[in-house]
Amino acid sequence: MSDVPSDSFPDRKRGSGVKLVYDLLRDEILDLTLPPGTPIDEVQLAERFGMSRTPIREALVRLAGEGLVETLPNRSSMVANIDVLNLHTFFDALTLMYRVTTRLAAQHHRPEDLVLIRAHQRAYDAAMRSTDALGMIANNRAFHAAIAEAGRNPYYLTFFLRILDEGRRLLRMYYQSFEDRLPEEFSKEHDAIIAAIEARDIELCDRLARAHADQIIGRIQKVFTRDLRQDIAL
Amino acid sequence: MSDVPSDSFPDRKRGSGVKLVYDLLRDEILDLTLPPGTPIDEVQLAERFGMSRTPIREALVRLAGEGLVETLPNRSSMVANIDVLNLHTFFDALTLMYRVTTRLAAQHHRPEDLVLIRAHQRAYDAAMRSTDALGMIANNRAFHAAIAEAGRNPYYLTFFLRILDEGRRLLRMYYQSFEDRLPEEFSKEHDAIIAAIEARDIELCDRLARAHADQIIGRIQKVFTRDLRQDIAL
DNA sequence: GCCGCAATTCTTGTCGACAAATAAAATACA
DNA sequence: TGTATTTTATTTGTCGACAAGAATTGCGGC
Repeated sequence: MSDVPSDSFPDRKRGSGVKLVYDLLRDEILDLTLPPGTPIDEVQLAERFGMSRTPIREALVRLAGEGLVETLPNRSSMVANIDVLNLHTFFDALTLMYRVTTRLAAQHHRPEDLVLIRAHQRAYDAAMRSTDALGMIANNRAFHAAIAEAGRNPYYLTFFLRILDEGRRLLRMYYQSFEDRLPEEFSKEHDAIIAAIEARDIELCDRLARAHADQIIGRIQKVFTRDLRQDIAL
Repeated sequence: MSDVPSDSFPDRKRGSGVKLVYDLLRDEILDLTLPPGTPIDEVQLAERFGMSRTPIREALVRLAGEGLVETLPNRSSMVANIDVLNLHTFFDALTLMYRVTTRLAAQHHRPEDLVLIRAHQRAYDAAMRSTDALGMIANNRAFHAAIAEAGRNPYYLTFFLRILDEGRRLLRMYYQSFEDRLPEEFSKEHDAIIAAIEARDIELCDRLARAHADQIIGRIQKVFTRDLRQDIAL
């Protein structure tokens, strides 16, 4: 409340308010700036963004539609919780989508797709070298999203993006637990996947995607079981 | 405009307006009562439901989030079109979800799940015998949704429901083209799937689900290619 | 008669305000 | 002192109104 909120977002164009709030809130949720369970007050947001409650509300409705915000009738909404007990169902879906999108990319990719995919992988690698966890997460998502785009199935793409975003929160937790120091395996696996896509080797893509998923899932699970054991031990 | 719209929806409880509009609009879109491309006027809907534009707007935002309504900035929204050119990607996703959910149902189902699944299949069969196309579509959806629920993966369930709803519009077209006279194969295939789930035979479930998908897809494709040929011929 | 520009109408995006529903606080009572 | 009840306060759901932008109509020029 110390700064002047209305000056932070000067005269925006008509129709841009919702997108502004939506994008920012979404990022803050996925980066854990707003941890799960954080209550969301509409008036507070309205003051912060210097606009009426109406566009805020619309942004919240959209976020609720994506499952990032949970809303109880007549009561304050809050940032959606991460269902730790059902994590295995998430991992199952993640693995399947890794495999399917990578297979399809091997089948349907065009040369310009590979340029994009490689660019994201380079950015990922650079972020890794400078231990920039947020950059790694963003570029990892962009990398796999680009692969899914190359597969040219909008249904898989939409679903995969949703899974990846949900995973962004888990990855953030994972990286936090390692204090942003990270293994290099992921980057090498990315390179192998790119090569397999370029070679149009569908079966190899499948195996690599599955291994990549196993790699990530195994590490994340270790974090959560460790946390769980600590909770029980005390 | 002949009846009295404000009397059709008498004093509803606070918070029920959005759901009312959302459910009804959704049904009308999926049943093709509102064909793809139909423009949606907010004031008109507000008058029809006897409420302000605010809840209408929220319902539209949610429908847009599900891809059932397309909205252009500062311009009237409209019922989403069906992308006939990318139908094969839809069929691909549908087949995969049929297989995955049926496999998972074989693994994780409990006795009470089968009761529900059987009930929906009986209702489907009854609707078929009385050539009630809308009833068939609704119960077909409920049947497969119940299988997905028995698989106990909320991510697959959400995605599958979305695919099934998108398919509801295609099925409606299909049934319309056959003037609501329908083949009995679907019902028999449903019975076989139930038996395989109960026997917990994962591989059989996979084969049956794939065959079921092929069956439906083949028939729908025939309708669309036939329409296409007519368009070209004239 | 046709095309380009201006005025108007029409629809959406945003606003401020009010009322219902719930949560919190204060009070009364055993 | 603890509990039930009333009162207050906070927060959401809905409303009517206004303004910006787009579509349409009307007008004038060629």
